[in-house]
Amino acid sequence: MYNCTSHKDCIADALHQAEEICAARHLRFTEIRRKVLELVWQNHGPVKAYDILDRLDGLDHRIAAIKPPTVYRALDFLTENGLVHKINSLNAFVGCSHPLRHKECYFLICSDCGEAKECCNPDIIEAISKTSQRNEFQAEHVTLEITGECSDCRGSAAS
Amino acid sequence: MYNCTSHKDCIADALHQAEEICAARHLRFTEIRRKVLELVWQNHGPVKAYDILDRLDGLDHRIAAIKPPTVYRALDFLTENGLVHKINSLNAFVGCSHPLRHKECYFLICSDCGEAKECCNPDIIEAISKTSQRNEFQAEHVTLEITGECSDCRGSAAS
DNA sequence: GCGGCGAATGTTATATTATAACATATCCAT
DNA sequence: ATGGATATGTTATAATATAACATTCGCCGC
Ligand SMILES: [Zn+2]
Ligand SMILES: [Zn+2]
Ligand SMILES: [Zn+2]
Ligand SMILES: [Zn+2]
Repeated sequence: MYNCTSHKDCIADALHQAEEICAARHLRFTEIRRKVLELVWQNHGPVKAYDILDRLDGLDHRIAAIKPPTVYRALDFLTENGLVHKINSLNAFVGCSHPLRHKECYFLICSDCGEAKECCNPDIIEAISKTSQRNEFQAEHVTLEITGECSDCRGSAAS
Repeated sequence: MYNCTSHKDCIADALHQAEEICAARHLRFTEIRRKVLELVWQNHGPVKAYDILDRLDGLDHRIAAIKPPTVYRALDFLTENGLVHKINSLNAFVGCSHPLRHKECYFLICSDCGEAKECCNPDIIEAISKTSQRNEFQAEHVTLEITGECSDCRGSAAS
């Protein structure tokens, strides 16, 4: 779904934006939070918390073995501040592709290549909003995850 | 969100429909599957697998202690056959309110009373379908879960 | 009825995901 | 430098889910 020519740039961009956002909001973008965000961005698909944990362990032996709470705290921080989203249907985390202008988004998740594309679509948001109103429901959070097969994968293999 | 005057009737309806559906499809609606479905329907909100497990244990001591795989197998069966839906954002399961005419639905989940209302809305389905096409994405499964506060709960407490 | 096959369940063990609770360290303002 | 708030370390465990293999059950043809 993504054809980034240089994924290092994707990561660098994400980290740079995170720095700016945290600075602007007077949040502390600590070393661990940075590393976790970097690892969430290791590809364009959702990443599991324990995979991040494993990588952190392997990454740097100056750092004592990282434990689950450390990773989950960093993920909580990143999620609360819109830098990362949790994909509930996969129990995994993906970097927000546009943290500055993120509103209600949804995900197209390819079950073949594992990538996730974050999309914003006014029609869907509108439809959800209307239906909430019709049901006199005060929506606070929307999880919309569409799994299937992306065009790249459908093209490359008979399915 | 629901004001069922007699929830026993809700449960009886659900079980009856399940019987018919399984009969029509030549599926075996076994005692365990029936009990699990009954427990999923213990209220109009999502129920946790391990709560079902606990209830089954307490329910009937003729039956040897039920183990997790038994419950998950029954939930898998019920889910595969559209009698139950999994709410991914809660790791919980809820009975399908219309298994015979279920299509793509979504859930309004009240974080206060814990009830979940299953809705079908052509506009949302249409919008999701269109956006999938625009992204050349072959959608296979949609998770749409809207959490918030229902009108009953919003009315009864200042929030 | 009996044998056999496939589906369902039992059983044991363990994998995976996530958090509670308390100790320690770090940051930063005064 | 001191104190309070925030972040991280540490230990333990809770909560969710599945793998793998054994046994039983239901059904069908004989
Ligand atoms: Zn990239
Ligand atoms: Zn986003
Ligand atoms: Zn009811
Ligand atoms: Zn409610």
